[in-house]
Amino acid sequence: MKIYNSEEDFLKDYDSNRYEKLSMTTDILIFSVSDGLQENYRKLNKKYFSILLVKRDNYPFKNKWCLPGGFVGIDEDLEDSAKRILAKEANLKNIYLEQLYTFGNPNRDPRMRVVSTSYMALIDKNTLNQKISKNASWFNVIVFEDDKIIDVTLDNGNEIIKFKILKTLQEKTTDRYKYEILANDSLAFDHPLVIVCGISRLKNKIEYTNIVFNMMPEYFTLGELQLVYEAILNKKLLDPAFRRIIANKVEKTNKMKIGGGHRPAILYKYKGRDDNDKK
Amino acid sequence: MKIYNSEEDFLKDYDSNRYEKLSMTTDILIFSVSDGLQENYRKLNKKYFSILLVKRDNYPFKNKWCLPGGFVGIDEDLEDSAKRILAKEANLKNIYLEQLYTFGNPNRDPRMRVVSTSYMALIDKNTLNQKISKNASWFNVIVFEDDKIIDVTLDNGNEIIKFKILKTLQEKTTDRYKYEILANDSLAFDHPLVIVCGISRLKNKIEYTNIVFNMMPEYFTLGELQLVYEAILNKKLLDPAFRRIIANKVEKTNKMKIGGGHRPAILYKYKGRDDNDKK
DNA sequence: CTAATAGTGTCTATTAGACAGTATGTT
DNA sequence: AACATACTGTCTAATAGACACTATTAG
Repeated sequence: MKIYNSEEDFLKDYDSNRYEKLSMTTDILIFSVSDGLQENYRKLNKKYFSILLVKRDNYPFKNKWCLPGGFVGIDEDLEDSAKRILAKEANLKNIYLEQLYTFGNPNRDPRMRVVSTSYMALIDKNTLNQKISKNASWFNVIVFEDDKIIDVTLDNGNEIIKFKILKTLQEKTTDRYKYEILANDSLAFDHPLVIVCGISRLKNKIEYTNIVFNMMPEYFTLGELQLVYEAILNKKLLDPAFRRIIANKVEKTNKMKIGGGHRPAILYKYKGRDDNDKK
Repeated sequence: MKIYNSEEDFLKDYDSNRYEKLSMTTDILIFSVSDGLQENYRKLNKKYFSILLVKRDNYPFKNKWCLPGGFVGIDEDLEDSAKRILAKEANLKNIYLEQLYTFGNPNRDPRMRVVSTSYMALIDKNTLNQKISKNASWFNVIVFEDDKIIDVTLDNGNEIIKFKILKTLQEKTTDRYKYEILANDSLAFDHPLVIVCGISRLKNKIEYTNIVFNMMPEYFTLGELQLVYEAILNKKLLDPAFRRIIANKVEKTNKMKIGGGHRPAILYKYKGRDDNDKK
């Protein structure tokens, strides 16, 4: 082995191909909230949480749906790569983005070795008026979960995608799960796993952080906010308890939401940091 | 653009070098618990939580300390790569291992573009009798943290390593922080960031999971367990509250710890799943 | 009036925090 | 006896869950 006298000498001589290199991608879970149909002039719209998928028009997995994603440039920061994809796919800038997990199974891409780092983005769908790319579509996410199986249905109004994940406790743990795809017809790559990973993170974080407000419009009623929580957590909440918990995260405005065939609701806004959030 | 009629045709023809490839490594935070010196025959040993570092004997960062890590093989799963390093560096198999975060700054390695996925491993140091590799050493971790600065001191008895991290709120968030290295003399790469990331994850998870028990011996007293919590959380806990919380996670044995110059303590063991954990 | 949501009051149950007290070993 | 930890009892404060009640609108 050759001896070097300085870091510089070493670097000059370094053969960066000593180990065979691989490709990396980033995949992004873009989550938002959609309104369901209004059944009745009095009733509130149901809320779904939803995810943006893209239809592949190329091999591999031609005509299957997948998460927005792309290759990481050789000089590009991982997070920048995620941001670039967000800008391209949905014309989105300056939004909530969080790294989720890195998937590194050697067979996850049929082309070659590709490691993928997934990110989760949260947006208010209403602010991005129609500018999503033409292959993209919003799917409502409906999840049934028990001890062992996670059953996910994605619905964009035209097409329904279903997949099933097997959840087993990891060895040496009582808290962590290993996920395996049991059934998946319509999603490319290992994206069912990525989606499940993101849903689980979102569910967790909504309880102890303020990330929901990234998916809310500037003004909202507490009822609407509660419906969003309920859609994500997939369970009913009690009104007084809910209001107690979020009371110090929001502030009243002097606006009201009227015209619903019932008592008008006060519009609130997020009391995060000062108002520089919205721009 | 060429048209393909099947996935197979496409794959046969695919040029895997369309995007310039990069190298990946895994770095592992191996956490454990160490006993401090006994001040007095009556007193309990202080507990520290500690981390395994390796002294680099090659460029880059020659003679600096770093996390155990290594390049990911072209056909190697990420997690397998972490396990391989654990086996090599500390002769460890079948232990708690959790993916933490993927660091992808393009300049984090002076040699070339290297993306690194970090893992956290938790072990009971006492079960791995002296078999760590010769360049490795356990460092006690002492952390001072306020709103803005995280001040970390690592101490292996011979050498003291210090670094400082600046913590700033990320845009569009009230919950997430961006970390920057303010001072770092002795650690290679961006490893101060990795360490801080791991400490923060460990602190969080110890409160709502059972991961501590991966760092405990089979039998322990509640006092010892409490000291471990206190070392990791960096604060004193109240005895009755602590005992209430962990009561249903542990079970009494008929063994006692005697000889401490004070009332003997009952030895407990982890009541996780059945006894197949330990082997 | 009615259906439907908005919003509040209050009782109860559970959990967390605090402190004081008793127990029991070694030197 | 004295020190140090082990362990428990109990009071209080804070939080979560449950239910019932009042308010207000469009049709």
